[in-house]
Amino acid sequence: MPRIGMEPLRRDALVRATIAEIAETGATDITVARIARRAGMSPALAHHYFGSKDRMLLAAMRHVLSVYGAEARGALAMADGPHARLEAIVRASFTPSNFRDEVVAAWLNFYVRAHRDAGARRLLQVYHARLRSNLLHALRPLSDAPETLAEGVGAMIDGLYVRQALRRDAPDGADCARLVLDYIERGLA
Amino acid sequence: MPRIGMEPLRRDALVRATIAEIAETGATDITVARIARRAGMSPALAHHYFGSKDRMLLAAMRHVLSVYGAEARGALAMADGPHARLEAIVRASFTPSNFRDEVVAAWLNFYVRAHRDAGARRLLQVYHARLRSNLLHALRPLSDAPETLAEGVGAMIDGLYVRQALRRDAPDGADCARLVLDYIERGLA
DNA sequence: TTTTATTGATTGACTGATCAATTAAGACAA
DNA sequence: TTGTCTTAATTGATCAGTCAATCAATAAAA
Repeated sequence: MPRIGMEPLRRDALVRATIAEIAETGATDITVARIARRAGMSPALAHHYFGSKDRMLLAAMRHVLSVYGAEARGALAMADGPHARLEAIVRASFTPSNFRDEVVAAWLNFYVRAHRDAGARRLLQVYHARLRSNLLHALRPLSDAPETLAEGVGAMIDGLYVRQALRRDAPDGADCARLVLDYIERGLA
Repeated sequence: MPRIGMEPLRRDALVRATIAEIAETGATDITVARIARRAGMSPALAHHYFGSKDRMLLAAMRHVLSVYGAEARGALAMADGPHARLEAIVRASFTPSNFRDEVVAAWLNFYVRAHRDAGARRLLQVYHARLRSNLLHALRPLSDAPETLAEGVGAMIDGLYVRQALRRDAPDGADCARLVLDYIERGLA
């Protein structure tokens, strides 16, 4: 019983199912059939809308990245002064919507994919560049070595994500944000 | 033309081939056939010595971890005083033998495996615990918040590994070690 | 009737693993 | 020394299963 206008709904459902499936099954054993079943449709329909498994995974990555970007942009818009901007950037990485088991697992697998998939690598490089640019902009008026500090902050955030990916207990974004902000404060002194 | 006493040689060749294959092909597309071909033997022989693909990957992980552990122990034995111990621990993570493309790619994939493979997870937890213990031992006489600092250092090291895994240029361990040591210095002040 | 949504069935390619069979080295006895 | 037996090394052939992708067919909306 096909209803028209299903394409955006189906695509969205598939993207969400892909992320959930990465978290639950892992990127190694991920299959189109499982994603499609989770999204409530046949594997053939998933191929119909996305063309290939790779494009589905890339769409999931784009989704995660765009959610993060929107949240970061929103927080930055409200921030007044360099200190507040730094806090906004760091906290955006650890909000409940970004620092969730599902999303964290997805990130880790995107890094693995980026190793050979040029599309995934480009997306991650965009994320790196934007994070770095945001950090530098806020750090320049405060630090005498903004590049070093930005590099360290970026690495620490990624490391906290990776480590969270194999923790059993619930993520504590507040703790992580505090750790990074503490590093920044000491780096500024 | 079977020569006897081949087992240790074959196992070693397979472990090395596994690591090289992870780096070149990626953990998603890794196959026993490719590993065996790279190690100069038939897939059946690889199964004969390791029993299963999982056990081969686990052996590769153990190898990487043991090389790192040996290097860290050696450096620690020569270190005099807490400051030197910290430097030894950090530098061990970024020596050319550990901070190589191959090994870095392997690490990233071990983190992915640990998501579902209890054996891999246990090995990583052992690594985490040992790194943390080493750092705490050296930090306690120097810092008033050794736990926080140890957590941050561990995360930053992991993050630098993950980021190195998708860089195109050659790794610069010296730069990375300097970044982490700079973080520690500032954290102590 | 044209277009969109949807799927069952199928294909072709691969994969991990198994096993029987082959080769040679070392041990031991005649 | 020679011949036999055991054991380790090694592989080709093969199996059973899985997966991404394709396609023809169906059903409903416009």
